Amino acid sequence: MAVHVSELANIDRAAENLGDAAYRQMKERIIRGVYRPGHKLTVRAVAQDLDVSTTPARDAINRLASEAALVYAGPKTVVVPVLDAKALQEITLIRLALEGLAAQQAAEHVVPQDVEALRALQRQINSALDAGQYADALWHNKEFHFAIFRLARLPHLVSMIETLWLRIGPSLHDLYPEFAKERFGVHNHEVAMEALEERDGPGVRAAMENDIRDGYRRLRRACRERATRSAQ
Amino acid sequence: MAVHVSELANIDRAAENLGDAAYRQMKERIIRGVYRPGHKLTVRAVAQDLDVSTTPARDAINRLASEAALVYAGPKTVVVPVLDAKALQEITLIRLALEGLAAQQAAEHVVPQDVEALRALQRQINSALDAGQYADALWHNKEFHFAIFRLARLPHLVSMIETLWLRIGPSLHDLYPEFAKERFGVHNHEVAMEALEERDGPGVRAAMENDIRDGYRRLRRACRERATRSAQ
DNA sequence: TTTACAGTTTTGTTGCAACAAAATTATACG
DNA sequence: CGTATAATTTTGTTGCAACAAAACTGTAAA
Repeated sequence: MAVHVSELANIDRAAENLGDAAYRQMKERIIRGVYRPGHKLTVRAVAQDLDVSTTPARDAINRLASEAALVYAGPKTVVVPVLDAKALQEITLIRLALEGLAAQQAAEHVVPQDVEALRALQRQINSALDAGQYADALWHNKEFHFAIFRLARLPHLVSMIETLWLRIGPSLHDLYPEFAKERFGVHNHEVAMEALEERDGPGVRAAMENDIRDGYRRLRRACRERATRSAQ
Repeated sequence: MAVHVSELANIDRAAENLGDAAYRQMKERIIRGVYRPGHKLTVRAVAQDLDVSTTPARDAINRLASEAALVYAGPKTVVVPVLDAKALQEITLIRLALEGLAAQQAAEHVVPQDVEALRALQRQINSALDAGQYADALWHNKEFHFAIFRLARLPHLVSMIETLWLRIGPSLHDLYPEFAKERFGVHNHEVAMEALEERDGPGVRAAMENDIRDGYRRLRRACRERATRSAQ
């Protein structure tokens, strides 16, 4: 078994076992929006999908469930979570606290070439948006945010933030047409990069908090529209 | 399998399986300081301790490791973590962000009888300190803090804070003689309760942040003394 | 059409054995 | 005595079968 808290270096990482591999693959699928909210996951189905036996599949599902990346809809049914307004609000509050902290700390360690790497990521986001490839845009957006978080050099913090993204990931993808239409985040990202260049911690924090709040407002609106539509 | 994110209500919680029971027992043992930092945990030993087969024992260990309540010292060796100065500092930063948020939000929902319950917990802490029962004092101290956190009505947040306490728990107990000598936290707790009575969110946050910082300074000092002692 | 119920299928859990790899101990050598 | 090496034990992993419980499906009654 390898390192369980991702981003946590310094421990001698051994060869990954099947359970870890299954976990990693499932995590990527969830964050990429392969599974829609409400989708039911069974041990045997996952085992077949990933071509492993039930034990590693069960390991992966259990681990994702314990991180609330999957939730129990019944005693024997794990599903991809469907975020309601209350959960979305709570996760946003936690994101503001943790990602704000990471953003601010990032300014303590940033060097010019980090900002250059961020600009490259931003170009990838823009290209994807131009091409209408919204799933790619969301992926690059995630990369952009985590590139900043990693600058904070706080591995525990980064892995905790990751679990939060895992919880909203499916809903984000479920709504992404509405989401990407408005060229999300571009301005906030520009501000964040400028603040990083000036090593202005509070400035980076403010930009990233703005980005979270903007995303929250769009997600909440989409949630409500979805709710009223299904209520008809 | 029951609810994995503790404090997360609304899901119909089914009968707990052996893996969950093992996880819960191990968690309590860790937070109560039964296992010292550095203690090695094996699947078969845990299985024997808890009188279950290897499967639930493995489940519990894996889950605790994925929460960083246990860490890998080698590819096949999980141990109770030994906090170094850097990890202690990072966890303290995260605690300030999350527990500060929970404390502030607690003021939004508090009612007088909540404060009365807190006063009862504080009396238990004081009694334990008077009697020199430091392990009990630490336990009641934990109850006091989490009684406040739960007032925030943010279950995801509470469970994330719980994982942080799980990470420092063993080191706290390892050092508790030095820790309890100074009647930790009593004043901060009093201030927190007064602020709660006045529904003063920032006041509650400040008191709890103070408590975290005080604890951090003591833990860091004890860590350093321990380090210099072992270096001789 | 909806609801209640019985039968059927699916599903998670649990324990276990075999295996490979790591950790530990014993041994021999410098 | 310390260190490198080999032998031995311990350990995590993996797959699987049996079991109980839940989920599902079809059926019949209101």
